[in-house]
Amino acid sequence: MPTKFETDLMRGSLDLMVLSVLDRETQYGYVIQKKIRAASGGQAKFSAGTMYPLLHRLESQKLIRSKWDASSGRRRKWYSITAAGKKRLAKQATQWNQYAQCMATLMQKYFQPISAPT
Amino acid sequence: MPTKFETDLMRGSLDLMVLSVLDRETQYGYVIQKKIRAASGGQAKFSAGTMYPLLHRLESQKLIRSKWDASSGRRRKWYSITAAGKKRLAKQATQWNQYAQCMATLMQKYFQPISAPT
DNA sequence: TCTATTATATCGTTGTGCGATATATCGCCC
DNA sequence: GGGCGATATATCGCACAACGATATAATAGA
Repeated sequence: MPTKFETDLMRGSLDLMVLSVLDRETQYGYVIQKKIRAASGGQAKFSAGTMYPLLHRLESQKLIRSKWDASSGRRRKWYSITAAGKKRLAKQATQWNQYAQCMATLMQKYFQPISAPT
Repeated sequence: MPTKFETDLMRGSLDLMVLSVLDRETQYGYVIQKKIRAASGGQAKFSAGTMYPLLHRLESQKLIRSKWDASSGRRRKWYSITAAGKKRLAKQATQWNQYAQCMATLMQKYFQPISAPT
């Protein structure tokens, strides 16, 4: 049974996670949260009190935009990535890769090669 | 020319970086900082105002221990990892690997396989 | 002598993730 | 119809860590 990640492990990467999800599809908060959780096998759980302020923050930075819509049934706030968001995502993803390489060097004793996503 | 990592990218992994360095050798703050910086090709730069409080924190958690010593020339505060620190490192390293796998899944479009450290 | 580097420490600010709490809707079962 | 759990968004205050600024001091070299 997966335990939750150490509290601060993901700190600073949440933006990147959310942008990555929205780069694939327009989505709303609740599902974004579930997708990230699923991608981690249940370990990357963060609360609504983290998710919604984060979305508001990204929107105020014009990296994503939102639109209320109820045509799918329930009234939900749909977020999509902006051009600026895509640019930021590409930049942050590059940095993340370099950062991961740095971690692999430092933790070489414990490092397990990361398999390419399927 | 490498730019600095986005401010918060490393947040939550600094403990892990420091423990990894100390798992290899007893060292003092200034050198630990330089080693981490070197491992990242100059991108993981964090200030003394981050490093020293972090070391104090790890010590108060008994994950590392310190000893002032001047036999190498200058008076320096040497840190070494404790048994508890090694245990914590192993645990956090495992989590980091899983977390990196999660990031690779989410960012698959941008993911660059991480080569094993040399 | 002056300056840059080495070396450690602390302070106040800022940001952010979190738990708690609130509100409302929906589907389901009894 | 009533109760309940899941869905869905929002906000508040707390805690904590990373940062820049600042301080101190020893050493090396020009």
